Order: sequence, then C-alpha cells, then structure tokens
Amino acid sequence: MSLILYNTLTRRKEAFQPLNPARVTMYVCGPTVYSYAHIGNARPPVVFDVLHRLLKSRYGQVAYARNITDVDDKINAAAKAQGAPITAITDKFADIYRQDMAALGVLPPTAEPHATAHMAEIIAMVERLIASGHAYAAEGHVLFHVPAFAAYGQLSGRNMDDMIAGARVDVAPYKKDPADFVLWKPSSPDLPGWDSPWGRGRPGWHIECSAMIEKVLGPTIDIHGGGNDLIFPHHENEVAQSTCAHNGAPLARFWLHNGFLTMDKEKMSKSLGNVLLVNEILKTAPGEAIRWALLSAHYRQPLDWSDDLIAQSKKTLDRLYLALDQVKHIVAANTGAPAAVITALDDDLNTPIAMAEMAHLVRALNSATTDAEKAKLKAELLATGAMLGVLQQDPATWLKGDVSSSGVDAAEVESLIAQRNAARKARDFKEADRLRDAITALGVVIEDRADGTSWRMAG
RNA sequence: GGCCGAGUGGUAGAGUGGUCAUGCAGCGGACUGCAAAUCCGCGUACGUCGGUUCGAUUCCGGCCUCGGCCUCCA
Repeated sequence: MSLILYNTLTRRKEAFQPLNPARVTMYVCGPTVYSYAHIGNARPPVVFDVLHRLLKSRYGQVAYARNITDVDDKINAAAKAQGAPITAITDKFADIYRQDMAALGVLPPTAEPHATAHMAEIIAMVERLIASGHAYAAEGHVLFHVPAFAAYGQLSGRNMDDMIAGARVDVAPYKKDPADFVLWKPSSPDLPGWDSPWGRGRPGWHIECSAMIEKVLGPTIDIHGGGNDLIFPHHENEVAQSTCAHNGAPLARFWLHNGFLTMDKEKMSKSLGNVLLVNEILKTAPGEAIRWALLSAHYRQPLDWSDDLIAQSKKTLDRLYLALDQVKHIVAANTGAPAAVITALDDDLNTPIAMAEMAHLVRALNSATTDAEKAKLKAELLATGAMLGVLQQDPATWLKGDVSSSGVDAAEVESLIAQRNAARKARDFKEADRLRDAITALGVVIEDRADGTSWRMAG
C-alpha cells in the first residue's frame, strides 16, 4: 500500500515517497492573526491534520510546520482601529486560533513559526536574491524580478503574457516588469518596521513562508499545503523566491490544495462578509461534529456549509458513539484500522470512503454476538476514528452532551426515569407514558435496555 | 478574456466501462407494553447533444449552467 496524492504541480495523482523517510516534512500556510478564523479557514488545518496523522502512522514522525503570520497590513489596520498595540492583536488571535483548532481535534503542528521571529532570515534571503540577480531594490522597496525566473507560472499554470493582458491593477512605477512583486517594503514611523539594508521596513506577503520553510524544515520539503486560492499568487511566488534562493532546488515536491467552503454555493470569505466564525459555531455544536462535517466531502471538492450539514454530522456521530457505548465494558482488541480504511485514505485522502467504512464497522459491531468479535470491531472503529481525529472521547460524555448548558437537571431526569420504571413495573403504562412525555419535553431521549434505562440529550 | 474545477437519487456525498457506495430523511418488517435504539428489506440517480464501444453515469468532443483564481483571501 502506498500513499497517492494529487499534486497541483503536475495536475495528477502521484505516489508519495518522502525525500527522507526518517524526517517527512510538511508545511501548511497558517493564519494571519488579525481576527477570528471562520469555518472556511478551518478546512486546511483539519484536512492536513488527517494527512499529518496518516504520515505519522506510516513514518513515525513528521516535521510539520504551520506558520503564524503576525506582520501584515490588516493587522496594522486592526490595531489602529482598536487603538491597541500590534502584539495585543496578534497574541489574542493566535491564542484563539489555537483554541479553535484544538476544539476541532487538530493536533498541534510540530512547529509554529512566527514571521516576526524570522526577520533576520527574511532579510538574508532577500539579500541572496539580490546577489543572485533575481531581485532588485528600488525606492526603498525590494522586488522580485519575475522574468529572471523562467519557470514562473508553472505551479498555477499561467503564462505571463496572459496575466499582463488581464492585469487589473496599476503597475507601480518602480517595477521593472509589471509582474514583479514585493519582497520588502518601507514602513512609515507609525508602522511596525525592522532595520534592513534598504532602510526601515517590513516584509512582503510571500517571503516569510519561504524564509521560515528554509529555516524550520530545509530547502526542499516533501509537502506544501494550503487553500486553493493561495496557488496564485502566494504559492507561485514562494516557488520563485525559494527556487532562486536555492540555486534551483525545488521548494516542495508535492503541492496540495484544498477546495473551498461555500455558503449558498458562494465562496466564504472575509471580503464578501458571508462568514461563520469557528468560535461562534463551537457555541452551538460540538467541535467533533464540525470536524466530521469538514471531512464529509473529499478535500479537493467544494463543500457547501449549512446547519443541516452539522445536524447530520452530529447524528452520524451519535450512532457511532451509541454503538461504542454498548461495548464500553469490552476491552478493545489490539487491532488497527481495517485495510479498507487505509486504502481509502491512501487514495488522496478519501475521507468519505473512510467514513463509509465506519458505517460498515458500526453495523457489524451492532450485529456482533461474541465478545471476541466485538473487541475486534471496537478496536477497528476506534483506530479508524483516530485516523480521522474523531471518536476518541468517552461515549457517555458525548451522548449526554453538554447537560449543564442545556438547562436540564440531571437529577430530575433520573428521578422521572425511576418513577417511570416503577410505573412500568406496576404495569401502569398510562402513567409510564405520561412520564416519558415529560422527559421528552425536557429534550431528553430515553432508551430501555436489558441493563436499565439510559438517557441522552436529543438532537 | 486567460487558467482551473464542478454538475450524481428527497438531501449530503463517493465511485465505476456491464451486480452494491455510504450517511441522513422516507417506506415496510422484526424487536418493544408503547417507544427509542438496533437489525432486516425497499425505493428514486448520474446537466445536455454527439462520438468511440457489444455496452457509458463512467472514455472523447461540442454545448449549457454554476463556482474559483487572475487584487487581500484557506
């Protein structure tokens, strides 16, 4: 079995082999921390978390870096608007981001480089690019000279003539070529800046990733991931900078890009304003259900977000946890995820197929009659859940839901159940049904089982 | 205009050159005092027009529709 990944660079699926199996390297573009992450922002970290888990299970350890961009004009604007220091903004939203991602079951990356902590590396890389003739300084700016890199446009499949023809922005007068992009730009005294050979300034948008990848992971990494919209210009420019700074060594061997999350079929984006914040959704739905929803479509496909999607995801997880709850006293066998699950994930992270396999497992588990069977199926289900980053909490905890926030008094429910069971014992079914209606009215579902009556929150 | 991607049953969403996705919803049955949960069974599908083929939802081409990138954006 081997992992097959769709490589944006070649536009086809390719067998993945790490450069060095003892140190698989992966980089995913992280957030610019100037406000809350929306649910679309959460798709890459969740998707690449599944890849992270898969790589870990195969190669033991993965050097996985996800950056924090803490220098950016939008951060400056936010700080100005709120009358707060820059670092107050970036620290706050970096913290919130980490918390949100943890709530979605995303394992921390092995490194979380901050742009502001890598100014020396950024400046050094810019200097190298100037020295090698790939960049030039002009009016306090440093620009990457796109015609100096013949392979420019390869990743995004564009050619320069078309782009110039379709250009929608005014070309700055100091650019030698309209496609040239900024590596370094001057800062006015009221903006954050760092001393450099070109005066006090700050980095352009793309150079930080190139510099941090080199520093944290090395010149050529195995996998670089991010959202579809980053292919151009962000990743194209990263390729140009890094390749030229490394004498032609490629930046990344595999480029992976996730499809977009939409709302009513339209891209969710901060500029359009149609965003749902992860932080807000987490107040109304468990993080695990949100994660399940994000993985319910293949990562390269578009995914239309809706309340119904979360509701369905939650119900599906209910069913899985209900089955696990039935076998809580059975010790899971020492078995990993079934081959079908591995095969599915190996095929370009086909999470919907892996989820379908979980449905097979849960049906088999519910039908199993021997403890040995149950122990094996329980183990397979849990192992599959671990690959996807779900199903790892105590079933009872999941099924009870957040009782405290629901306003339901657990003692009252237990009391009503006891009264109902007394009525059932006395064969007073009218009273028993009345009591159950009262329980239902509280939003609680009860189930009579051989070992007693259990209850959980409905919906 | 250039470059990408998508159009599947009530819904979400995989996949395949000729039997089955799967979840949710629905229907029938079993179980239950009745339910719930669970199990068993059932149903409706592949945008459009051509081509290749014994046979296409699947391959090829045209068309239509929708979305994305080309400017900050996951």
